[in-house]
Amino acid sequence: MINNLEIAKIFNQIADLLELKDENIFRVRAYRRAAQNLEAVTEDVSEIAKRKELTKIPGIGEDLAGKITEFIKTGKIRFFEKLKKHTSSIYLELITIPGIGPKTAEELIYKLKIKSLKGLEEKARGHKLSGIPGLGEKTESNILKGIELIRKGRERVMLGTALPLAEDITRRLKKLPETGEIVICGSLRRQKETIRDIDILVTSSNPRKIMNAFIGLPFIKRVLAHGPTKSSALIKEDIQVDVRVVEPESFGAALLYFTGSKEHNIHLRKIAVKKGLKINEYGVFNIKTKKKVGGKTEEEMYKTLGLPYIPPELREDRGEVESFAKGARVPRLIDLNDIKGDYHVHTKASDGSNSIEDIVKAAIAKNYEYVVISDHSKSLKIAGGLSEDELLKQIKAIREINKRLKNFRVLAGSEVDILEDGSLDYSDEILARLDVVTASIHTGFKQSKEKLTTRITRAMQNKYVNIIAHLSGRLIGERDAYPLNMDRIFKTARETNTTLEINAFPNRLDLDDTNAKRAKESGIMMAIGSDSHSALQLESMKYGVSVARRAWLEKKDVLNCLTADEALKRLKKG
DNA sequence: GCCGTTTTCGGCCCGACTGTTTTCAGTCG
Repeated sequence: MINNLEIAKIFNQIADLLELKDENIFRVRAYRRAAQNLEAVTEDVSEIAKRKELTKIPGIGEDLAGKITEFIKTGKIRFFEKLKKHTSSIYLELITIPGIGPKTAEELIYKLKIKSLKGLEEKARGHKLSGIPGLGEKTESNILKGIELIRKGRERVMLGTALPLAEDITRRLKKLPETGEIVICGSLRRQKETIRDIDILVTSSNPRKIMNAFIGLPFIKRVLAHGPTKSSALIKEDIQVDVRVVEPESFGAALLYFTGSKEHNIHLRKIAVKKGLKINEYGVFNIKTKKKVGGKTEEEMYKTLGLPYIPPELREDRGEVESFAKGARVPRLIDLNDIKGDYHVHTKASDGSNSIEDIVKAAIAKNYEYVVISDHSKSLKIAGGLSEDELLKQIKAIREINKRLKNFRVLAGSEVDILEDGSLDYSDEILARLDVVTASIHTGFKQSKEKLTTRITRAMQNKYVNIIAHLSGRLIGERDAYPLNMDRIFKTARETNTTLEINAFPNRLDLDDTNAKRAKESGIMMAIGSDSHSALQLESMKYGVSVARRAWLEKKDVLNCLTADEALKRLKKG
């Protein structure tokens, strides 16, 4: 996986360098497209190279396949090294500044002899840039702001962080009498695990009013662009928000355009061109007659292209367009309303903050039929893991609570630690008394890929282990996934009828979408667990459902869509 | 540099906003 991203980065930089040389723009784009496709590939390219199937990756032809092979063999691409040699080293850095592209960077380097970000900053502060034709005072101040932004690091924000902010903005704009429809678009609508900016689409016949209201919102920190139908601003959390207004007749076209992904849209536009049509954010048009043939709804947009409606979560140009064009069935993605229970909840018995009763109340309010209580096991002392006695007491308490409940059931579970040798933190005798056994790793992440993989597969082979929680151990923005041989994991999960968890805690989302999709394709069942440590956190279920939808999961793939009895039956081993 | 039930050569998605400009190139998404 490291290979894929590394090579993608180099291809992007080659594109940047070629652009500077005024190389054929389509050659430049070919490198960018190849980079994007590489990022989307889940298998390590060196494995694909071994099978001589690199050219099967979209956008990779003979030439780029050769460069990838070269990198795998030597750790370098000579063409890239040579290009770099002939370019000022500051160039690649300069064009990362928002507002500076290849042309401006070239001017700065050749006319102003800029050699470092610091040097650029000093010259901009001293108003030494405005002498250059095409550069004025405004550009100077934009460059300074851009440098500041880069120093801060334009990180991606977690879905769980961005969504509430976006919802707040739409709530406020919705109050305007001029607002018709208002929808959160972009990667948020596609439910990506992290997002870079918030995109909001509004329909209105009075776009200026909307634009003015938007940039006047109290938490707007800086306006980046303010036109009659499109504005961008930084909110105080340093997230960029783009708002776009169109007429109601263009709603579907704009929704499609603004939801992306960009790659999905480009693919659709190419199909349109082949059919003598043109797509933009206002509609679908016949190229010859210039007549509008669609655009009011997204369904209509797809229909004019001969495609079924594709849910936003699938719009990543990872094969969905081709497959639905050929008539493949569009999956009926699971929905939050399909969820009948939560598979991963902690109580104050370990490191949670609520009682079982509190959790039950909150779960009932969410229309659930059951919840699995899964506190930590004894060796995880830092999280208040339960001793055998405490666990047995908890099981007894749960049986008592169930006697008092109607139409709701508490299942006795545990999040049992998988110890460093792959054995479990409780004996089989104890595990046998639980309704659902979830096993997971909390220590010893630094083991080798081989050891970690064996450790997990060994746990799967225990006949009482039903679910493996947060398989990869990654924490978004904090800790990378530990190395695992996924093929072996999936194979063992399938053979032992072990379910894999989609952990819905906002900074975990683990399995992630690509692994969950692979798990489905391997015939593995998944269970979504909120990993709640309080009753309020049951809300995180929605983020788990987002992952599931992006993974193309349907009701039949997800344990939470079954009743408790059905699920317990399905979980049984051997 | 890639790619092909229109092609192995000749195409390659589309438009808004900015800044500095006298009509548009550069940048962005």
